[in-house]
Amino acid sequence: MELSKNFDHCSAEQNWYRHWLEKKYFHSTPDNRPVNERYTIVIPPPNVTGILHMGHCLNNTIQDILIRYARMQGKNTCWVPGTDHASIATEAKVVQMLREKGITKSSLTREEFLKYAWEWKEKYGGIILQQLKKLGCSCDWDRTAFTMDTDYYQSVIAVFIDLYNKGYIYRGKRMIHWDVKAKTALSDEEVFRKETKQKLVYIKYPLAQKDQQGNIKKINDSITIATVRPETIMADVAICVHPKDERYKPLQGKYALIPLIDKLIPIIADEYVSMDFGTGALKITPAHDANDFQIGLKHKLEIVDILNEDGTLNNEAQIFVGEDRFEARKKIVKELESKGFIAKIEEYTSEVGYSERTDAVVEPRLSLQWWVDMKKISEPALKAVMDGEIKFHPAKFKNLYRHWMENIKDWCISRQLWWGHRIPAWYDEQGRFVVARNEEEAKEIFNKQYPSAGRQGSFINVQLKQDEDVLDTWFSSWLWPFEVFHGLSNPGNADMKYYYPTQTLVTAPEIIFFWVARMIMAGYEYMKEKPFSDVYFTGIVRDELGRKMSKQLGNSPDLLGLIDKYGADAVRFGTIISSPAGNDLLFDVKEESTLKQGSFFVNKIWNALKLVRSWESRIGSDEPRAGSRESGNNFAVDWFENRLNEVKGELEKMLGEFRLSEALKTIYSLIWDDFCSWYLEWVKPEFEKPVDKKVYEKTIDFFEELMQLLHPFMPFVTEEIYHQLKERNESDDICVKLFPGIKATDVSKLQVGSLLKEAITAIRDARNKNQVKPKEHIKLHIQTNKKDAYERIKNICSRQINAENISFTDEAVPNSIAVVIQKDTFYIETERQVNPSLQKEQLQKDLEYQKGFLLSIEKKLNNERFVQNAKPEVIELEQKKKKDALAKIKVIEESLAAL
RNA sequence: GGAACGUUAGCUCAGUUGGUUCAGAGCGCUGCUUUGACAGAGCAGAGGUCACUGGUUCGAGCCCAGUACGUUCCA
Repeated sequence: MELSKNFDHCSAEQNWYRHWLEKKYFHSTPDNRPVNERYTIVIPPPNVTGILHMGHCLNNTIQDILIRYARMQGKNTCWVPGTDHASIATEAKVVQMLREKGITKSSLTREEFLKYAWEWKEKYGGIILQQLKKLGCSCDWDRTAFTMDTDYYQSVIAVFIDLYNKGYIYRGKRMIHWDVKAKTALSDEEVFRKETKQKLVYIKYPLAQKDQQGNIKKINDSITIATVRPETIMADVAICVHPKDERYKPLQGKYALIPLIDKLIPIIADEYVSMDFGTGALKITPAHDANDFQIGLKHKLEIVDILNEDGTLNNEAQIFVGEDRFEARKKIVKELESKGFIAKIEEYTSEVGYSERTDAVVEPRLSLQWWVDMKKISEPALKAVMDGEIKFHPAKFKNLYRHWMENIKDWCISRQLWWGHRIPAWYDEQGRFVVARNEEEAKEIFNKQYPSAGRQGSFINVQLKQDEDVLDTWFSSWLWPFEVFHGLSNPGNADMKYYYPTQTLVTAPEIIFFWVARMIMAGYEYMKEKPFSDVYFTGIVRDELGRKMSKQLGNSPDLLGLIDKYGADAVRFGTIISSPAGNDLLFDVKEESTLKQGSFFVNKIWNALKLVRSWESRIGSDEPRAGSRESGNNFAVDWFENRLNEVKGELEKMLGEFRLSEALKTIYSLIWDDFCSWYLEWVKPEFEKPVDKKVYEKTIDFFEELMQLLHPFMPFVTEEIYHQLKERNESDDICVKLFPGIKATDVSKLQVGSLLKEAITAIRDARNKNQVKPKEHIKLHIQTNKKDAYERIKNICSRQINAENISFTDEAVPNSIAVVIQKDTFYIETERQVNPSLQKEQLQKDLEYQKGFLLSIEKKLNNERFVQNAKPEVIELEQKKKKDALAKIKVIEESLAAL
């Protein structure tokens, strides 16, 4: 069949992916292969609302490379795909969808809302999994998991109950980050800080003091504080100064009056206050600032909360009730100003926390939340990473991990949402509660726990209400590595025994705490074993301006569009080639330069295929005629065979160390440079001449092996070419073809190959510099003591440099261009007159370089301390270098003399 | 304010136990080459005081200290 001019990625991608699925190549079942021949990855579950962006592309391409590589090594590979339910994001989507239908969430019951949510999930959720197929990901789709699958759900609840019963989960009023838009608590990690321009308002508080009778008397003086949150002054409970601050010493123990509401508050002293910020006097607002809350606890101050959950002011504020906090801020400044309480207003820039999800300014808020006491479960997880039981790649993330784990804070796990795992806590009217799997059980436990005098026996039907909140999504995804195999819901099942612990986790460093650390904790807590052996951290994908790609900025390219335009292979190439492990990846959206490089590469391979296939119809005799132009081909075949083996060894090492980008670069160069630019040129028959049978067959074999090496990186084009190279039997697909073993390399052949390449390049360069036209024939005379080596490569060389004759000589050839390679001299004889001064200049330059080189070596060797201290090998090497340099200098000088 | 990481060619990055004159790759750039795989190509070339300052060493891009700048994380 005639080959198309170019590789048609659209049809190849569709056909081969369908074929692989039909053959069930990606499906894994437990068998009797030993542990070291199994390779399992669980996907970092993308958000069920997610669509494919650059981060996913990078992350999943890496996983696919690892999985495909392991599969081709004959391992039983299992890549489990799935999604997480993403409470906040999904709920936001559903609320928005309902709003478009004119339905508000508050008009629905929880059950009604969840029905809509599930409908949405079934219809639109998990699009990303379909998109991963376009990328070529070889997941075991039969195992697709979801964090709200029935069993999974129950396991999450079971873990909550278990941790509660162990005393690891508690309920506590704590200062939390509150998202006033989503009306939910956020964890530290869901808050990001941005430099924000603000106004620092200096407010004068009138002073007062108690007289001996305890009556308050106003003093005709004031104390000035600086704040960026003037709307919270009504919640002030004290003013705090530094105990050593001379300015305020007389005021300690006196009182101040909150402007506008005339509330009396004490002036206290605490070292927390910095004297040089603002006025050195700090208003204390425990309900609305985390640090103030701590001071409030220390000084046993009251707590006045003036904000509603939506960020509007409540009755406690007394004034501006019902106004939004930022509206209130403006109005209050105006009023303070009009009443003369403002001393001055300054521009001020500081970091303000914003909600990762809604971008609302985060409000510090006191709230009753559920917490996990992390210190109780973190220890084995820290140890596992520090001891190397679990390896991080790159290892630098160990430091970060340790720092976090050693200073670990409790984890707020409740979220004020409906979509998710509902907290299994049940309350009575008095707010007493128990934790149980369901209402029945809750009642039973409740009756035991609170045997009340008013009731008799345990059958009294108390009215219990379940907690309205759901659990943080991470509280379900930390079970992912074992619960996708039903490790908790069906303990000890065959899959679990076979696949757990998994091998490699591939994820972004930004979720090292959210997810990686917690999975390790859950693994040890519940499976008594690590969840994975290696963690590969990818870089963060940035745009050409260095900004992190994010939905908010909208700076992630349309991946499906790119796959359509360049092909999945090119997208994978472009992504991997520019992403060394753990380093950020700058993806130039405008130029798409690495994608172009990828598609050019595909084109190059396709054209090599076209060349090789064009030889099929003109295969000649088994052996080349002795002395014919083609007889040198045996050397080309020998050389490439060794070169291939050499690179295979390098690749094995790189892939074992997760140096994927480097591995891809190596294959790229092996194919483009060694195979296409050198090997194919060396064995290429002359126009319409036959090709040796042996060379043809070997070439097909080489090509096939190259495609195998490349397949994990670029699965589609390699599968297509594998089938274009020759007829294949049913089920003979590259996707599942085992890598052939690595043979020993013959270094001497590689050395002769290098000599050949070096000679060709040098002579071409000389031709170029002396303006000898490519079509112009030359005669080459070689002065060497390595005739044998040159005999083997003579034929190839003459074709590559367009020489009509190559001969050996013992002396300089007059009127020729002299080129020195290693210790040999080439004399290029052309029909034209050579330019001796140009010649001289070239040789002189070469000579100077060599002399400089020699000098630096001699300097070392004449240095007594060097000779004393350096290792014998190093000295030996230096001596050899000296010998070589001397020989080369001699050769160059002879050539110069002959000019 | 604390911590981690980084700084090598115009751009993006390699440089793995300190030892070739070691300073590399890809892209980009500059010449030359257009009918037999490929101009999405071929051949060749130019480009860098390895952030700065000291130190250790016979020898430093690599090790140590400090400085500057940058990024990220935590307050």
